[in-house]
Amino acid sequence: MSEQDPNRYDSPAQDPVSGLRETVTAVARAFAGDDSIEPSLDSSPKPEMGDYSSNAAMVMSKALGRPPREVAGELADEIAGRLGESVERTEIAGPGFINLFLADDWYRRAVAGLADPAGGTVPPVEHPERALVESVSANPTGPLTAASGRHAAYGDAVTRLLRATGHQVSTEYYVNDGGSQIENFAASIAARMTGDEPPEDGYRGEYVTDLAERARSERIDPDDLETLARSGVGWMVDSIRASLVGFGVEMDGFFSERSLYDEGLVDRGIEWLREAGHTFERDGALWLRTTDFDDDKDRVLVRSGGEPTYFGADVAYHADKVERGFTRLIDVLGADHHGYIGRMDAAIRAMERPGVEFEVQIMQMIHLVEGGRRTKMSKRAGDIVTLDELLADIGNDAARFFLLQRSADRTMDLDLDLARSQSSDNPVYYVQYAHARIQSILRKAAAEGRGHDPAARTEVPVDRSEKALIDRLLDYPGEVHEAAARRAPHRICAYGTEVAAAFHAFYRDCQVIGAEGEGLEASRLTLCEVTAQTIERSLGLLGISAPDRM
RNA sequence: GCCCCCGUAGCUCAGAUGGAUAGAGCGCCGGCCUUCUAAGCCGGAUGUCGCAGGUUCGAAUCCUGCCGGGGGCGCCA
Repeated sequence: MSEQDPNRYDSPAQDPVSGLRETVTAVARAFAGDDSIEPSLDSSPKPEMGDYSSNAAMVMSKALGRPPREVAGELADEIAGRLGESVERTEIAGPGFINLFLADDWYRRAVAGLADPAGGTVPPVEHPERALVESVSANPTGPLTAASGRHAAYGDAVTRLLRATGHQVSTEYYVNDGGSQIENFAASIAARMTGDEPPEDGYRGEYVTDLAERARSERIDPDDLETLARSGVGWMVDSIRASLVGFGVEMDGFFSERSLYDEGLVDRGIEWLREAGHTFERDGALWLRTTDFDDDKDRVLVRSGGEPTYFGADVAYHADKVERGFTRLIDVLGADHHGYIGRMDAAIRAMERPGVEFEVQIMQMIHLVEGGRRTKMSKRAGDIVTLDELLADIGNDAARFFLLQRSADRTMDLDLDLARSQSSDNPVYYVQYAHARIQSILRKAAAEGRGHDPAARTEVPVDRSEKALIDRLLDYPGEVHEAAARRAPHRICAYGTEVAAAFHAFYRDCQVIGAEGEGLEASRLTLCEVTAQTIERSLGLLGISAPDRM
């Protein structure tokens, strides 16, 4: 791997796109005499616009008082000079974009770099955080619904993204096993045991009858609501945990609301706030002055009867998260909880623990559509599609992809007919198919004993489709960082689709096995390998498998 | 009334931190399998980016107002 051997590539010290970006930025800053400017460097939208483009001239032309195209010309010369043989030529286009046309050699080297063990990996963020992602946290009074599935898939994918970018992340499910809903839940089970109708606002799903059956077989007294509540919640949590495991979502912990009381954590959490001087008493209740921290009105922590509110307990829970050393608390909540953000944010700030960041990711609603009609989803009425049913219906991979492909902050229609179809209609198979196709090529190559040294050189020009594919692969680290920073796994769905599309086009245009030209077959086999690797990693971030055969 | 999300192709949606001729999938029309997987590829049609102003070299993107859809405003959880 040395420069003495002209038939081999050295592994680049760093990601080649970063190298380009640094050069462009350095040249632009020196030219403008301003270290604060951030010129862009993106792969060009169209081949005739070059391989990479920068707006460097446009962002400084105003300050320089010169026309952008004129500035661009001078910048382009300087950049081309610095990049040497990597750049073939430059062009000034449109309002003043600098378009870089890179040399084939740059592309071949980039592929060799991707094949390097350290190639194509995501560099860690500069300041890693200890984060706790709390998600799902659905009430343990019924099975997880398809909507919970969206939360689960999202929380899990965000966790994977954060870990991929170097953060230290734990995941947790908050179990609301206290409060009036649990009494209601127990009463509903009791009613089914004795053959009565559940209370007016009780739980009526069929699973309640099953729970009653089980309670009966365990000889629980229908009048013993306390035991019924504990047992019922326990069974539900077991079933919820099983559903999540089945979906490939691993929770590091299930945190019981009740345990907060049992271990005196509620008092302790509230004590923090009292000490900080942000509480007051009124009408016999203890309040948190959340209006000091931008909330609409003050909130009750402890009811006049002495019992903490849900909010009070949740404050204690979050105090405990801080206590455990997490510096970034990420709560994934449903849209119906958005009104809750203000007070929780206020509470965190009232704790006065510097360095602790709190954020809420709101998930909008999901509607299941079948035969062009929306299905109803009500947990109390038992008129729901459960996560288990959804998974049995469309499979884990399709469920993950469909639940994640839309931005979290918008309501979503999930077309069951489409998700169910094992055909080209289904976008998840489009991506997986690309991976399977590549594996098939690699299998064939291996069977024919065709070795391929990633460092082998070829002088054959890089095909246009090859170039487009390599461009997409080089985007990977940036895409992952972007998706992680913005808590936007749906971007990875889109990215995976782009890589697959670029591969399919490459497959059409470029013969791999038996490609004519010294070193070309080896080079393309390497490209296939790194493409498969990128697809597998991308799907992995979403919790989706990358099958070798389809 | 106040707060949050959304309004982009027939449908479902990408395009946040301003950039070149606004994209993808589905659906529709027409092509491509004696070469590595046709779950693929290629071509075609469809848009006042909700409306109206503003900011500027440049706005789907930022600001203001309005219209429309969804959600939320408990000593419930």
